[in-house]
Amino acid sequence: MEGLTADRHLLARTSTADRVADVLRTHIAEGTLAPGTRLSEASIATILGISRNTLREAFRLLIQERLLTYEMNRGVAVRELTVRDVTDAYKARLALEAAGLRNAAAAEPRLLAAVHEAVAQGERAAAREEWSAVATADLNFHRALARLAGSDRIDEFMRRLLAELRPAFHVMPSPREFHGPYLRRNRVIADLLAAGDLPAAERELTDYLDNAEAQITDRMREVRDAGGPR
Amino acid sequence: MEGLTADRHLLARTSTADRVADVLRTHIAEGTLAPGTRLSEASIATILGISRNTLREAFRLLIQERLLTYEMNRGVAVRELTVRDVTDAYKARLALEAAGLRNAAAAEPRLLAAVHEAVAQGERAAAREEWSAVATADLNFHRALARLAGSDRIDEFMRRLLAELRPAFHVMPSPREFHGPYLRRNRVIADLLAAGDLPAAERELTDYLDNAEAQITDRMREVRDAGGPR
DNA sequence: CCTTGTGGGATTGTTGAACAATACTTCAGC
DNA sequence: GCTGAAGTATTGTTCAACAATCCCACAAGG
Repeated sequence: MEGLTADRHLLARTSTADRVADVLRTHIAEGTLAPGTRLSEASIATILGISRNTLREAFRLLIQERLLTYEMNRGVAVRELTVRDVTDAYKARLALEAAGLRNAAAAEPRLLAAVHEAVAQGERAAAREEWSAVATADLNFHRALARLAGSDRIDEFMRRLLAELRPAFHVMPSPREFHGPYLRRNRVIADLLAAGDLPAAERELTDYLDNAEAQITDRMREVRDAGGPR
Repeated sequence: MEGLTADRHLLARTSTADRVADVLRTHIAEGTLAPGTRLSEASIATILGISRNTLREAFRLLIQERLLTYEMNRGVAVRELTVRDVTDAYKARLALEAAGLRNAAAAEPRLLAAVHEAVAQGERAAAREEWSAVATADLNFHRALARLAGSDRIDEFMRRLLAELRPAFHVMPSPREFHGPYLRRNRVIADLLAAGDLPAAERELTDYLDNAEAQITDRMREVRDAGGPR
């Protein structure tokens, strides 16, 4: 009887606003809604067949997730990530993932298993040359790292960071070349973790994140400088 | 001309929903709205002289800040912190504040100065025996620590954590006895930071947070076990 | 040519009322 | 004491309206 408490959240039905937010979130993540696009309340409400008020509730959710920007009396727009945003978010990622590593000794075995499973998942996907699955596994790995910290709040924050960064990954031309090399580095970190050499794992992670950030921000500057003054 | 960019946020007028959220946030922080209180849309909207729709927008904000809980078709209520919540939030605090310390060498002087200023502020308030100001300075100190990480996202997360924990501080009987001893420990951490001994500062911080968390959760269990089965 | 008003049209901010869907309460019947 | 059914209160969502604000184009003036 007691075990049912944990399943309570499965019952929670969703409101229309939540589902609308889901729809918009998906479109933003997939790039269907390009960064910078302004979202008119009236037209979107009509298209989705909901009222303006409900749509505004959905907007509030996405604004707080930093997926949309909002200016008073000017409505919302799909967020455009700046180089500064990416740098900022990567600092936060390092804080959370390092916290996970540092708590690894005290972490539940279930959480440690998830870390190694994510690495294996990525390697299997790479073997099948499914690069989109490799990318997913990569994110799963890092989220699993943060989850080692054993804090729902950290996990939730990490989820938001990765969702926010998703458009940044999108600017990288080929997921194969971007995620491929990091697969091996994930393996290295996971092995150091298994061996109990946490300081080395943290150094490796720090270097990993620095490199990934540099690669993304370099690419963003390229795109900006090429596409900007046209 | 360029310097004006930074002042842009000062122009941002606030919507009614934002102001309503502020009002509710203040009442929750001060304990005027006790944890567990259910907030009826109709009555509160009438009292505040706003429409239900606007109030619902304000609710959404506070729900995402974890100050209110929400259940479909049952409305919102002031969040009741559990022991588990406090433990979880303190793990997150450690992650953020430790990240700040570890970035201290690279932090802007302005941010380092803010850390030391917060300690001094607390000591001055203690000398005047203004214990509520001591408590504020204590929170400022820890927020300043997290800010050393140099990430707006970390700062924002820290702000939310402290706002969420505020009712927990409230269960401590006297702010003098609770915050007083921590004042000295803040000084120790700040001195270690100034001396450049970051590992020692981090150890001291970890111990600090562990103790504070234990003190609060013990007190919460006391209150619960005394007031629960009555 | 550039800047500065000045309109009108479009969009957002907020309200009030309405109705459907869901939860809570009460009470009868066993 | 429990079960079920009816009624009531509350929330979920929509709609239409109006005020406030922004955006754009265009005229007036230097």
